[in-house]
Amino acid sequence: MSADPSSRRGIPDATVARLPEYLRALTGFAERGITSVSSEELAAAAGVRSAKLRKDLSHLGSYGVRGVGYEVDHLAYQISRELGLTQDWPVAIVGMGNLGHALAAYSGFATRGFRVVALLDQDCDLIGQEIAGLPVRPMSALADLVAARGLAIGVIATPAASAQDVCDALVDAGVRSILNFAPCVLAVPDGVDVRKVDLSTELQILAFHEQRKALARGSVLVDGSLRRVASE
Amino acid sequence: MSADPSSRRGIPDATVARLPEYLRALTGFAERGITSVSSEELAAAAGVRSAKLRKDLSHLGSYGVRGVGYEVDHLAYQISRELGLTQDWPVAIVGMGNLGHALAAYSGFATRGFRVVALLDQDCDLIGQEIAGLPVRPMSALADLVAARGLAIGVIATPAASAQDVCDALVDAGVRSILNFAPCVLAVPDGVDVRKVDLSTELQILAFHEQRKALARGSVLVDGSLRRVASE
DNA sequence: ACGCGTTTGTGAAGGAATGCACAAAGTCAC
DNA sequence: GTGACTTTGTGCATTCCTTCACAAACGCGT
Ligand SMILES: NC(=O)c1ccc[n+]([C@@H]2O[C@H](COP(=O)([O-])OP(=O)(O)OC[C@H]3O[C@@H](n4cnc5c(N)ncnc54)[C@H](O)[C@@H]3O)[C@@H](O)[C@H]2O)c1
Ligand SMILES: NC(=O)c1ccc[n+]([C@@H]2O[C@H](COP(=O)([O-])OP(=O)(O)OC[C@H]3O[C@@H](n4cnc5c(N)ncnc54)[C@H](O)[C@@H]3O)[C@@H](O)[C@H]2O)c1
Repeated sequence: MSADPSSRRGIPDATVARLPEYLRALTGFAERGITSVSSEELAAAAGVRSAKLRKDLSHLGSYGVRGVGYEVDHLAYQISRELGLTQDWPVAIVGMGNLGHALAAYSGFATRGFRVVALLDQDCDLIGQEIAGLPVRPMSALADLVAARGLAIGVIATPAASAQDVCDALVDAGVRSILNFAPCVLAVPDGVDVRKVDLSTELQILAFHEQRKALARGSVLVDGSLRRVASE
Repeated sequence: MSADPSSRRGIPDATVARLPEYLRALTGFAERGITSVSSEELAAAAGVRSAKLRKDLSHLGSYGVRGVGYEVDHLAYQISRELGLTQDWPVAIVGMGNLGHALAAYSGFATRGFRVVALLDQDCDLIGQEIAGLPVRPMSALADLVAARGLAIGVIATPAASAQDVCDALVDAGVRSILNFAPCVLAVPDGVDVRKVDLSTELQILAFHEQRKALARGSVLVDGSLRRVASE
């Protein structure tokens, strides 16, 4: 009953999260004309250990050749297929402020299986303007986009205060995958996936380790600030 | 010899990654004038289970009161201190293209313990221009920024092709924490932390789950594209 | 045909993170 | 003070992820 590969059900989340990086590394090899790689080489390019890479790939099937390695094109195709990138996914960006502008102008979407089909905003002054070749449309266009264009993924680039409203509108329209740039948690019904990209969180994690390193190096914390301690 | 709290060494990475979210939730409560929260309430606001929250917090010490909960301000302070946010961290942004512009204009830095002290680019046409009140400076300014301004964190917003060069320059200048927006893996010496924010990766993970959901719903994969199967 | 060197795929071990359930510790009303 | 009630902090079981290490599988040279 189940399709092609074997009897693989459920690829671990941790593995799925790394597949895009493997795909990117493979694309890099392909561009340099390399047609075959070992798990060791590919792992190095993707920044992981080879054992981890091999176990990850084993979840999608057995696409390597023992004693030789992996054929670059074939493996790239298999990963693409697993990730659902053999088709284009229609994406809408909501919130055409600073970040929305940058996202709209970003060429990295198209090259990786995504197509921005609409830019949305609430602001009357923005609606109708063209950004990166697309007109800004009102939120009321959402339902139609889902029905007519197969819109599947929504990107939220509005302030945090509006993010939940925008999210609700997307879900109501039938969007089931959301990428959220606003620094807040979104409540969604079952069956809807949300992923968050959060700049401040990343910086704060860096700050934690930076402080750690400074303290290990011998600095001291005075009044909440690091002070370099005289040494050597 | 070790300072205040108890004998806590080594907070789990997974916990550190969630502390910023807890901090944000606490800030939200504080803004609404709420002075005390239970682990249940705080967990809901942060999007986790209360047991996980309590275990996370237990790693920083015992700052709750049984039968009552946590004092919002006090807990926020403790988390801030742990993350190293009681001091400001000087940040430089390298690469003043679309994304760099948006980042420079972003107010979310300052409100969370970070201060953008410099904008850098290689492009002669950009150098000298003012963006969001700061002049764009050449890469040669790096060494001085580290020495004179205590620059600790570098943000890379250049194309992937230049990212490793920029990274090397940052490391040479003494920067030990890097946030990378370019879609590539960076090689750094021991003692340097890199975190990556990658839009495409996130979208691809969403695509994976989206495809999964579509297949579960009864669609079929024809030639790499999803086809809705006639039903009810 | 056959053995040698190489590299995959995977069981098994180890470690990290999560979820459960409850004793301990506190508040508050009276 | 005392007892009822609430909520924390944590030991334990479980699940998830990573790492190790090696037998099985393959290509190639002879
Ligand atoms: N700018 C950055 O570099 C950056 C970085 C990280 C995170 N963020 C986050 O991304 C989000 C957007 O940032 P920004 O700097 O572009 O903000 P911005 O204020 O420049 O733009 C927000 C846009 O959203 C629109 N909007 C507001 N409410 C809306 C609604 N209900 N429906 C539709 N559109 C609505 C506004 O009209 C505006 O055009 C914020 O949550 C911010 O915290 C931004
Ligand atoms: N724009 C987006 O929304 C977006 C989203 C996700 C990821 N990214 C990634 O972020 C990066 C920047 O994107 P962008 O759209 O702003 O690109 P961009 O081309 O608009 O800007 C790149 C800037 O980097 C500068 N630069 C190039 N080489 C440099 C060097 N060696 N030293 C210093 N500066 C240098 C260029 O002068 C230019 O100003 C890219 O890697 C892109 O893939 C962008």
